[in-house]
Amino acid sequence: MDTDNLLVNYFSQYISLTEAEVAQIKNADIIKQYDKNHVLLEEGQIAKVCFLVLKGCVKRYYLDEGEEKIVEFYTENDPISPVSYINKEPSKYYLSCVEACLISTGTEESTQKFLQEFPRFLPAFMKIGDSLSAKKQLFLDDLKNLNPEQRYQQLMETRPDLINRVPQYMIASYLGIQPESLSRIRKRMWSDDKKL
Amino acid sequence: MDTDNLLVNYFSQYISLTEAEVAQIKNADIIKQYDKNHVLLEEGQIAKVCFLVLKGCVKRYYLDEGEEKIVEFYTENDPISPVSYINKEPSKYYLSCVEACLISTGTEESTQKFLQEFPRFLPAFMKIGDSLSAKKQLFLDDLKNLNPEQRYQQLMETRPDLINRVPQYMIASYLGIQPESLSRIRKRMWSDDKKL
DNA sequence: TTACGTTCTTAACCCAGATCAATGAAAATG
DNA sequence: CATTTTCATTGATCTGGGTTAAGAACGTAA
Repeated sequence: MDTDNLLVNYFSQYISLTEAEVAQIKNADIIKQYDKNHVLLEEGQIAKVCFLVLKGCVKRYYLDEGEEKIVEFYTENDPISPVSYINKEPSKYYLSCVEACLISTGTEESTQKFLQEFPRFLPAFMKIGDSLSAKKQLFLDDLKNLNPEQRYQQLMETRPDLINRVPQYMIASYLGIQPESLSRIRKRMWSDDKKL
Repeated sequence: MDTDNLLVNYFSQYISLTEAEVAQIKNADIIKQYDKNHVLLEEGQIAKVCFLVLKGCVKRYYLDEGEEKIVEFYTENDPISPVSYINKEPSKYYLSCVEACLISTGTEESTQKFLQEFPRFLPAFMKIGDSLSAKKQLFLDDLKNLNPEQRYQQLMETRPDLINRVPQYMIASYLGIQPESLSRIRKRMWSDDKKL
């Protein structure tokens, strides 16, 4: 498969590139394409780079007796700055692609260099985790007071996109419940809607 | 009671102090005493100071339909840096004393002034917040996968002190369950222990 | 001592979610 | 296109926690 062309095609959606720029992107080695199910980071590894999801969806999870417990989803323009990368310590989590992804990998220096060459991508890079993490904190703080149905409702309100692009059993894992339960919750909510 | 030594003890955990520094800290007069149930910060208020618990126990909570939902407990040598204080925005939480407390309060100016006088304390200040939030993150990440009994067991392992100094119904609130349920859980665990 | 407030326990009932098993539907694969 | 794998649904059964209500244990003040 010609990944170079995919990359160029991706950029062409947003920006018209000169021949020189195309060559530059091909050489930059900052944006990479990964297949579905590609593992970006394994438990125990020390992350050597941080990530920015340009297209696709990445899940963060850990294994509990062989079972995958999903902790977070990252989609378009979400930065991923693993604790392992920040602290240079073995990761407690896996990172893997839920879909085929275009991901910018880098260190602080390489990212800065890239933005100097392509300032048009600055807005995407600017979306830093600040406001995001504050919101997430509140979500986590009262997560323990919500039952599974309420958690699902909250997810539908805050990230409706996820429900249509991620397999249901992964949503269930993210909510901390069994797939069968989520199926029943959806059925219940659907029939409750009809009554009103 | 010699309250001055408490603050000196706190710093001694992270850094060794000279005689001059000890004297200066004792003169600073930034330790206050609060009665049990004293409210340090109310929902809607903008926190004007941050706190350091030298002695006693403080709870952070919010009200959900009049019900107190405890989010965190702070005890000896725990720093409290409210989001409200950092962002200068109305607080989403209350802070109040579970016991009579000795608390050191600080502002940006006083902290900055302190750090100007003792620049070598800066690394210690930064380290404190870091390690704390990293540990809490892991706890929150898989909270949703633990049932109430497992949460209580985890609390007994990680903060056994809390169980002996905080009323049980507050522990229940912190775990996100009803007091009656916690009572049953304890009974169940006790009789399970006996069987072994 | 009694009376009172607070905290903890116990009982009875109900229901949402877990678990196990079977089936259906959809998607990947050759 | 057919076959295999993956994913979603449904049913039956069981259990732990919610809810309501009542009482017990404890400390404290009058």
